[in-house]
Amino acid sequence: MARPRQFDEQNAVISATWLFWRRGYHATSVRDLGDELKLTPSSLYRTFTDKHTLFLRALDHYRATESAQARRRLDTADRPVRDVLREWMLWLVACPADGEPARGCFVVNTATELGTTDEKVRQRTEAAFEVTRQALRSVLAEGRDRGELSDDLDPDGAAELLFTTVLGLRVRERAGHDRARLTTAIDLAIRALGPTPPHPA
Amino acid sequence: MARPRQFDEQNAVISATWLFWRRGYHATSVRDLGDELKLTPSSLYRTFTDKHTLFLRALDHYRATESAQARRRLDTADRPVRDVLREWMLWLVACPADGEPARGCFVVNTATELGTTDEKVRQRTEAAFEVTRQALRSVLAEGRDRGELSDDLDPDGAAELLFTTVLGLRVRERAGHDRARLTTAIDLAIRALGPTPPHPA
DNA sequence: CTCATTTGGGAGCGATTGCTCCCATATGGG
DNA sequence: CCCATATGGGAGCAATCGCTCCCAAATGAG
Repeated sequence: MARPRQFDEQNAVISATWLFWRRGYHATSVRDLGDELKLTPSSLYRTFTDKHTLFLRALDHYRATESAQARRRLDTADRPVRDVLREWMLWLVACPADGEPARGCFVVNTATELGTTDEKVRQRTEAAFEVTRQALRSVLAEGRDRGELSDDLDPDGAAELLFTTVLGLRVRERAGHDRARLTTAIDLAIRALGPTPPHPA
Repeated sequence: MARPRQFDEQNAVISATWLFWRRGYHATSVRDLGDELKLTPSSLYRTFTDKHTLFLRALDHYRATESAQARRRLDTADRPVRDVLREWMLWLVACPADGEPARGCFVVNTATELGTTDEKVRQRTEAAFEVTRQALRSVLAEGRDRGELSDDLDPDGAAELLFTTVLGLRVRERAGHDRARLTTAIDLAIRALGPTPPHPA
């Protein structure tokens, strides 16, 4: 019925996510996007309406893939919650493959750059934060129910501390901080959950 | 010998700091700066060379005032280190006066926006981070020497966790997170330093 | 085949970017 | 007083910004 597309929309969103993630919103021009996505302005605007709309698409794509990853890595089915949390945090901090530049967390970067200005962005970053916090809460609650964490532990409060620590870790990862130091912080954050309660006979 | 200036250079730097702090580097144009600082382009460029140079001046000004504040607030002369740390963190999170927009930490915002791109900026943000981390280390060491913290506590490691938490707190403050939640995180971070050791007779 | 329809390519729009230049204005030294 | 010197004001530069428009190319329906 009409001329077929020569590009894959999903791949374009992925490439856009990469660019916005690394450089941020304002430092990325539509010409940069056009070069990276191999799209002419006409195709770009017909498909994605706007630079801003494309950015929201990229942010949504990031959230979708990221939270899918997190769901898998925070699965507590067959491992102690301490190990699950520790390895998840280590993974967050180890994101960049060798040689690649540190990118931190797209949501965190976006929240600091646009969160105070752009309402639609703010809603998305806030929703993403809430998902992470909620995931932490349920992991901690599971740990308490299993007897791996003390009954005295307040899952909501502990989730608040872990969540704050995670945001700090992602800033530090983007800042290129030494991985050993970040690991130290992670281990102490886990230890802050308190000692493993004695097994009730 | 020549026509006197009609503006105060230091005030101009202060205003520039405010603008860059709130909006970031790329989202702030030299015309925005000119309006805010009450400077014509000619005066602005003759005095500050560059948008980029002015930004570095603003960043240095922020670091100077911020670290002076921190030195005072982290003074452990007449208060328990736990109280010092707690109130300092609460202050970091309470920065914005009523009605003012959340700004977070200029250094953190800058590190995420420009830290991976701009080498001069990276050096400054990294130096600022190192100052804070060092300050935390010495406060913790002081606490251990005084017997307020356990001898088992590793000041370097604990400083790593507290520093990470602080970065997370500043992101969350900019993101407009509820102050009660941040307070919860702070209290648990302090508690993670372990119990106060029994007083040796 | 023709033709309606949607694509890719690219020139180029008005606006804004960071920045420069020119000139009237304001001072103190001679 | 006059002039060297530095300022404030503002027009305007080239480059880039986000974006639009036009047209040839590529398809399926008739």
